[in-house]
Amino acid sequence: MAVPLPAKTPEKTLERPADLARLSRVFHALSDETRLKIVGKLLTGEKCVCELTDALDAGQSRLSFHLKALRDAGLVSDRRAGRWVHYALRPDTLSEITRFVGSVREGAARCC
Amino acid sequence: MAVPLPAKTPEKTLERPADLARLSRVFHALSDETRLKIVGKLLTGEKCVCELTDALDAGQSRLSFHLKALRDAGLVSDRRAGRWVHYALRPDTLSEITRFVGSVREGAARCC
DNA sequence: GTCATACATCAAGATTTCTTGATCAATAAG
DNA sequence: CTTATTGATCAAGAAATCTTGATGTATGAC
Repeated sequence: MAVPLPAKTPEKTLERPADLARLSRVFHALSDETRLKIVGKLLTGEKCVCELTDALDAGQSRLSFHLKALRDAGLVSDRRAGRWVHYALRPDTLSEITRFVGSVREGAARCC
Repeated sequence: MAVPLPAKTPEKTLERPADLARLSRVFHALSDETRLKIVGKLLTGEKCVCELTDALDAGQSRLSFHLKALRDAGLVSDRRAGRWVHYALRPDTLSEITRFVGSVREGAARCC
């Protein structure tokens, strides 16, 4: 996490090592079908791990592994409540990604 | 390629196997730093492979490998001109991604 | 025709990622 | 305190990805 997503031009962003690392981590988090399914489930609100294991019919350690990828990418937040840990989407990070891809698209539309 | 990106709600999209496969392929294409650098170079217009090998200081077969990933994901187009093959960003696909992530963000903002 | 250039593809190995089952830590109920 | 539950972490193997160098193909110059 740490590195905030870029408000700069995408040309500059795609040259800075820290931004490249952050972007590739975020896109990698979204590059797996299990993790995309998790995102889909979280669209109806926060869920604990056990709800996700039921909904996705996946083992607990597998879910934990994928939730860590999403969390490390800043795509989800986790909140402990008693024995449960609730995961939720982070709209701020999703906004950043939308803005970034949108600005790449604008650049592409301008030049191509 | 083939499967067009979803105009449906993200909840439904993230349940359909074909859409999941397509989305994970697109995000995987963007999950590698070399490929992100390629995208950055293409922001100033189409480039042939040899221009990219110079700009990125990467071997030719390596570039070809990564360009294939971008092409298979529908993110770039290729155009043969004599001995050269020119690659360019595809604004249409970038628009689809922007819309998809944006709709996930809206869903997240509504529920979280 | 021969030769050089641009690029794709293949094969082998290195690296990374994913899955599974086991173990560990924390919480809470009895 | 003992026990059950939730979930993180670890270790080992399986699978996918990436890199490199070699080979193949198409185009154009001569």
